[in-house]
Amino acid sequence: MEHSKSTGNFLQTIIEEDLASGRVDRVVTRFPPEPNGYLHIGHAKSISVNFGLAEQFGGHCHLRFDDTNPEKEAQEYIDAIQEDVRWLGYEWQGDVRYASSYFEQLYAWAEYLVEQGDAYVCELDADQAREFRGTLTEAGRNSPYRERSAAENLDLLRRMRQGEFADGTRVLRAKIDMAHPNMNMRDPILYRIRKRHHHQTGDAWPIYPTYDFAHGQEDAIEGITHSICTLEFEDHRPLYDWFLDHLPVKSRPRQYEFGRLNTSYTVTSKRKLKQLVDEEVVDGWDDPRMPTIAGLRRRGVTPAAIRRFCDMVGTSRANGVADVAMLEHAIRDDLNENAPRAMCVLDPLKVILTNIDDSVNDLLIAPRHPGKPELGERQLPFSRELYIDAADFREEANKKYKRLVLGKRVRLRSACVIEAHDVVRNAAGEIVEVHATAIANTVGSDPEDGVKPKGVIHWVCARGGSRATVRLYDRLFRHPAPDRGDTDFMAQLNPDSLRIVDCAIIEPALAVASPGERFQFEREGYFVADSMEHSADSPVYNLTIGLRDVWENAGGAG
RNA sequence: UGGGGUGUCGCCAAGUGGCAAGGCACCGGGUUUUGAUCCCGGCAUUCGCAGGUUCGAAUCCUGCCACCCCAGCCA
Repeated sequence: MEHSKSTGNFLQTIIEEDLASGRVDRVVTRFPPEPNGYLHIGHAKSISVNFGLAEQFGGHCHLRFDDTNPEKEAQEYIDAIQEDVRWLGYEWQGDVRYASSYFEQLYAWAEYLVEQGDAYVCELDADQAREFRGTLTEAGRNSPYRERSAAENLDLLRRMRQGEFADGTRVLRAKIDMAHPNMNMRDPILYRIRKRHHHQTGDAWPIYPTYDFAHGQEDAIEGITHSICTLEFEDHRPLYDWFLDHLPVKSRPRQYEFGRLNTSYTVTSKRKLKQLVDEEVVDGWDDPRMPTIAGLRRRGVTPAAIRRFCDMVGTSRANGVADVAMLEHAIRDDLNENAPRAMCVLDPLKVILTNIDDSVNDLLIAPRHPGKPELGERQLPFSRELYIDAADFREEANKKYKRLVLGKRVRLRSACVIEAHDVVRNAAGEIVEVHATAIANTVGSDPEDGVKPKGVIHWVCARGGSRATVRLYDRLFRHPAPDRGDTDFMAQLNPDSLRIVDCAIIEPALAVASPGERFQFEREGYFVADSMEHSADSPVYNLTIGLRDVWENAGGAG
């Protein structure tokens, strides 16, 4: 956004050079998810890279579902992925595309390869094929079916397509080199027989192309100029190029790889995410603790924060782990600037202002955002009884404690200064009420006697406030790398990742908010009205992220 | 042990032969009716290691080390 030219990443450099040399005259990228799961923060990076590069160079980005394996895919994911990409703020060029809409062309190319003598039908079963493939250090052996005639191969391929053969009994393979040091070049599989219903093509096909045989050609069909994927596909590039070299494609895309985005304290593997959902560790794919786009959205994270995070992390060819603190910073930064302020008392302690008459019902005015007067104001009911947070009162404390102390003063945010003079206890000896006096003429100014309050605390009027449920979320894992090698991620779960407060007290502005509205609860953090469960009758807020707190981080609680 | 990658501050990351950007985190100090925000300052004599080339190297050469990916009819 700012001065992005001076410190460009390697992809920007490549594109600039391609444009300058005339290798391409425009930029077309694509985001090609397989619709077999929900998008997560790692995908956001890929989305940001692909759509971002297109945007930056005045090009286009396609959204293409790489739906070559009906076994794991579903319409549900197609819908969710589109919603997530749009929510992130990106717009793809043209219609949504599907690999499956190119099946006919792909098949024609398969016949072409067979006719050229570059592909053959192999009848080795999966186990035999593995055995013939060799190992990382030993060459493989040629399949006994490798030297069939083009005519025989063509006949067999057509019969595969007709559905004459059972699943797994035959595959179409490219004839490349069974001794190639790159395993991907040892006569890779182009088509496999899989008699499954496909969410887009129905029962039209008994055979489906593999990723390798499909991806580059899809890119060529769409005129993709820069096909950007993650590092683990690097070994596939020679094969990607091999197909483009051997097929009469009309354009020549190139593949580039970058390092995946990993984030500390989180897992992003589909299998692990699914396990969290299946074992009901979380409430679903959109649980606010999930690193899915849907989860982040429900958590109250903004699209701008996610994009900012992706920009902050950058794009390189190194595989690293970004500190989740960077994401948190991006979230706070955006919300600090844009979220209206409001007050909510999470752990209510009643305060009675003994010098205020019970008949008083004032309405104080406070800005919705101290730095943005254009956001307007809100009204704060004020009367004899109110609530403050239990942690904001102590009978005695050292001078570092900047809240209400018996016999001392504190300012009520956006209201007057009060001085505590008494406490009321229950039978168990616990403080259930604080009695205080409001200092006259202190709304908007300091006490006339010159005794300034020690600090500022938030509060809500007992009469004007209402009760709410607030869910306090924390990171799902306590280990910085729950994913790592031998670590059992399920054993690293944070037992306190969710704490539900069901008797919080909120000011009126929070009761009337709409689902999805975000606020800063002053002195606490950023919260969002839950998109599913919040209503004026029964308000429900989710913690997005707490405010930075140097006092608490320094062990200030003591 | 085959092939492909990557190693620059605790984390991310610029840098492409001329004398180590930036962000996050962290540590000081200031402002503040949010212990927030904001502001100011600090934070790699050194670029995985060892040699070499050069007036000069994180950048070039050689060797070594560490880590990641690949043996799905997944993507």
